[in-house]
Amino acid sequence: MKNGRDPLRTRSRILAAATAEFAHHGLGGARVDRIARRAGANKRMLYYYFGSKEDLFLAALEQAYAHIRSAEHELDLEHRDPREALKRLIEFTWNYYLEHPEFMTLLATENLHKGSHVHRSKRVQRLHSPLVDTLRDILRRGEREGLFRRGIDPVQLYISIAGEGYFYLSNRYTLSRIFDRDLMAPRALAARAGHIADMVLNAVRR
Amino acid sequence: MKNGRDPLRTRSRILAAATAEFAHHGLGGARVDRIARRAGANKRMLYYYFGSKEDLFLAALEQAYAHIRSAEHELDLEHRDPREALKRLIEFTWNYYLEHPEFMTLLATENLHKGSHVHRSKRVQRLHSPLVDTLRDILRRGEREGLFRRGIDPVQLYISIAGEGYFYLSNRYTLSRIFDRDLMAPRALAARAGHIADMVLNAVRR
Amino acid sequence: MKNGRDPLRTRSRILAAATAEFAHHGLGGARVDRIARRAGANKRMLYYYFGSKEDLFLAALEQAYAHIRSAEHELDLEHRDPREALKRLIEFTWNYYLEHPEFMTLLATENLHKGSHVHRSKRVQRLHSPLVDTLRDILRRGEREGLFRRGIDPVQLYISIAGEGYFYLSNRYTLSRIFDRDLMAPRALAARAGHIADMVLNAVRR
Amino acid sequence: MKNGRDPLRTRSRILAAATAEFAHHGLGGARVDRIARRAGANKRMLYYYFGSKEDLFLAALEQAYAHIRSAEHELDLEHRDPREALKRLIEFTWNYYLEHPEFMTLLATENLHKGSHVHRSKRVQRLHSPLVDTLRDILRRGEREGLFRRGIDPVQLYISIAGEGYFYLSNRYTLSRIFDRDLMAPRALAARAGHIADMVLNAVRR
DNA sequence: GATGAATGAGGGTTCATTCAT
DNA sequence: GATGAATGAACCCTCATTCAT
Repeated sequence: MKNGRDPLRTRSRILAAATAEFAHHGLGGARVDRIARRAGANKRMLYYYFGSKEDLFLAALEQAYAHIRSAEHELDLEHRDPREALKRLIEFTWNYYLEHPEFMTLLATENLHKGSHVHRSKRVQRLHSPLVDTLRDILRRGEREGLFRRGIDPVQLYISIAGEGYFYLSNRYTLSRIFDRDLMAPRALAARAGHIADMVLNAVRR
Repeated sequence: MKNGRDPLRTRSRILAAATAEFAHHGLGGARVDRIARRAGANKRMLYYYFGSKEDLFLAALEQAYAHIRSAEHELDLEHRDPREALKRLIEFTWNYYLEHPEFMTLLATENLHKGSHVHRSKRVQRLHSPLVDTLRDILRRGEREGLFRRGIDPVQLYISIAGEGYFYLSNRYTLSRIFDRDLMAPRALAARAGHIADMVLNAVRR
Repeated sequence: MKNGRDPLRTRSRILAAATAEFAHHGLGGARVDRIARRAGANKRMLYYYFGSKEDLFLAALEQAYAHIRSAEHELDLEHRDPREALKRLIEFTWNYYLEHPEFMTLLATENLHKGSHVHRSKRVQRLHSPLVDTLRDILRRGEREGLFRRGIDPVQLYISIAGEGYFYLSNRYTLSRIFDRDLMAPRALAARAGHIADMVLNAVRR
Repeated sequence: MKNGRDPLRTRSRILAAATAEFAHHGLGGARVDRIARRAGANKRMLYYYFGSKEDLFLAALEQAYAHIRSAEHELDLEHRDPREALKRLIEFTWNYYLEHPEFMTLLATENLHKGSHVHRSKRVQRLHSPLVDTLRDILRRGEREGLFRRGIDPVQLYISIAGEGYFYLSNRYTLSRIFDRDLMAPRALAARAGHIADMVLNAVRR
């Protein structure tokens, strides 16, 4: 019966294969042939479903965003005390990057291309994180309770939390070489996780 | 008289052109023809001086590292009081990324390629930052003076300082889209600079 | 309707064109563009079917071997008297070289490359001539009938028969120059054919 | 003092390097850079002394011919008895090919190029072998003494003697593969030498 | 929906050769 | 006589994409 005749599965297999390929090789380095082969599909199908290599890249990126947004959504930060909620977000963010390196690669690739794909995506914009609202709320509650400093911008803070992990993980190859340390050793990873939590929680305290 | 007969200048023009091209297009997207044209040189010269496109990329990367290392060296942090020294480093790092976006792009590209070029570079290893020693000294002095918390790893701190700026700037295209803000507006840049200083200085205080 | 949509014919046209090109220009001198043009095919197809220029060369070589082996097979030497069989083989070999100069050129080219292509070909090995068995049988029967000398190695004899023609024909350009004779004149060719038969048949007689 | 300033030695070093390079890689595969490097000379010198790569090839070929002709000359076949003289020539020819594989390669290369270089060489023609005369004399003496058959053409015989060794040695890579024998093993070489002598001497006997 | 065959525009790289000193 | 730097024309190969079935 072969692979065919299940359009949805074919489409989704192509998308998964594309995500892996783009994550490993970037946009320019990705090979359409390889994606098709990995997906067990014909190359033509890729164009049938997605139009072009670039559109396929956008689809992969959109799916990646949707995935992290949905995971964040399940964190349920609204009903926890401010410090606990912040800590939870910090840990989640670190772990997400750690477990989804392909997400970082897609981001890096897209930004190397000056965001030209997300630029024309309406979906990415719609996914716009309600997390900022949640974070704003956490900060406000923390301020009120006298735990946090005043005047912290939730967007800036979110970028800081992400940046602490992203830079370490996405640039691990050059950093490992420069600092002559294996940044991915279990002990090193635990140390970084601890450092990030220390940094952010100390930084916001009053 | 044409371009020729000044080997050092020819070589350096090629390297400059390559840096620009790699920064704008990544490794895969860079075009050897374009580099040669921009350098006002013959395509063959590129191979004469650098051997291959990849070796040329490595040369550009090495030069970029040498440049930031040398700029850091001139900061003269050793003779300043701990808080002042730290602040100076934070500002320098932010400004360096801001003024040398090509450095970030080269880094991102190299890491997309799993550090395969720095991996075989002895020069990059030799450039290994004495900054870490300086930072360690700053932290120690701050501890002794009762200004800073104990137990902060200088490498982790350096990565934090860098990461705060790097993530914001290198991922500005996707972040601008997601948060629907122009992250490169002068006011936004100033705000980020302030935020980073606040974060780091607050994070290390006792 | 263009050329397309007959994969077998396309493949075989490419192989024929490649054989001609390699025969005329050697491996290094052969031009992929020219092969494609002669085959009335797109250059890309050559890689689609054969992988690389070198693999294409090997395919051409294998086909050439298959062809001579199959022609030898049809000689039906087993049921003839020893002298007649030997004479027939001598004539066949000379005529084959004469009529298939491309075979000699392919051989010379391959040996100039130290046999690196046949080295990795399993097919060539499988084609291993059953002719040697036939020749051994002819020699044995000739011995028994008191016609031939004892102790002649069929492989050595086969190489002698081939060498007598090959050297004359494959080196005809330099030989013609050195001896100041047109070695390809009909009369010269006939003389050589006669000489070879005389040589070999006299050499084996008792 | 470097290499320079001894024109004759420079020229001769280039020629030696070229012979080795052409012998190993053929005309198309030979690299001008490699020849210059091997000769310890500047690439420009090669053009200064020889004009072009092709002219250099011709010079190498001419030198190779001059060398074998001069070696043949020293055989002193004129004053030996016919059988002995013939045997001596057979052995010499085999050994010369065996010890000067580069000569065979140059020949093969030149013939692959349809003799276009010797074609315009006056020197090669002048080197025209007096060996043919010697061989004619040997045959005549052998006939008179009742040892040899009548009507053997010395040129044809010379080509036979050469061909018996040349085909075996120059095509040793493909032959080894086809017959699944190591044709260059000492024992195999000795066997071939014996076979050739047997063949030729038996072939000419009355 | 799905397939294998076909396309043409470059991609990086190499080459023999020549120029300026 | 000798050198390193420079040239431009190709060369092999690859790629995203589309056609015919």
